[in-house]
Amino acid sequence: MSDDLQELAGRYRDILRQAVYLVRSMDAEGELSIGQLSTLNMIAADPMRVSDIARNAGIRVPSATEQIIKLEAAGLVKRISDASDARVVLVELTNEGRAKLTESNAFRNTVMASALHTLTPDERSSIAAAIPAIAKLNTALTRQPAVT
Amino acid sequence: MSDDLQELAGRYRDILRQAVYLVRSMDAEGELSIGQLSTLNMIAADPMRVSDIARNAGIRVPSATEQIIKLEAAGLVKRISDASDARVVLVELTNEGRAKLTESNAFRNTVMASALHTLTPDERSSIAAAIPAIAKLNTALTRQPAVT
DNA sequence: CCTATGTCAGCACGACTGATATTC
DNA sequence: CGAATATCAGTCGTGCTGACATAG
Repeated sequence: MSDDLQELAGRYRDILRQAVYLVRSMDAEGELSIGQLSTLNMIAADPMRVSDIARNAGIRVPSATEQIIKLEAAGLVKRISDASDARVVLVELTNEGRAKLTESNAFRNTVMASALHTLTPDERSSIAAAIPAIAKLNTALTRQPAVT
Repeated sequence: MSDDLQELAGRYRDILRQAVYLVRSMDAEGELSIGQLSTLNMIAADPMRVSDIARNAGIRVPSATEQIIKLEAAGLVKRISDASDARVVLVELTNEGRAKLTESNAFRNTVMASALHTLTPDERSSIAAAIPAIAKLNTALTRQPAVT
């Protein structure tokens, strides 16, 4: 692997590490955590199985179950059974969950938008242009077998 | 315009959320965690105060103390006192810590580089071009007072 | 009988707040 | 004395593995 790639890898890892910490700092009092919001976003269109939620979120099934139980206790989701397979549990948004999801997304987007506002148009363009590549990179990394 | 910003904010948040999860998946058996590696990277050049490490990492002082104690127990850092202010504790790398840091950075850079290798040159360029803007954005977000 | 799905129990890690020296 | 620095104690959130019940 070329030195250029290693060098780019290092610089990218740097900003990624920073970003991880600030995502945490966006977890505010009384708001949904990033993980909860992510789960709600996933089931916004259609109800989803617990195992699919877990795989999609990159976590194990028991961890997903735990999150879902909490969201259910908060009245944001409902667990329903799948008519065609009694083992399966489907998770769907309640009306309250949908409202909270909309509000929470709007809140976080506003925080992010105001930060983006401090950049120059060129800087914003460069981020917009990189998003597809970063998404592809994320996929490549996710598929990589977790180290030995 | 404002709608554009919100829209970009949403798309950027999407990939950021994904990235958060995959950073976790890069935490491998027997390797340094992302937080530990981050701390070691910070003090690579010069010893640093506990409070500076905390601020730099975006965590509270007691959390930093805890990490440092673990790193010291692992023989990777040493706590020394500041001659000019007896309240201050400076943290510096041991030889073992420096070796581990080098190895761990190389390992993670290689994983990242091999993922970057799956992208097209144009895609890699777009990421490289966005890094400074993302770094600036990170700073802007970090400075933002944590929500009301 | 074996596999798939989800849940429960118990644990680890890493952040937090609040309280407490010690030093400036 | 009040402020700054670091640590300790206790708690919480969120991930994990292993064991289990139920259904296919």
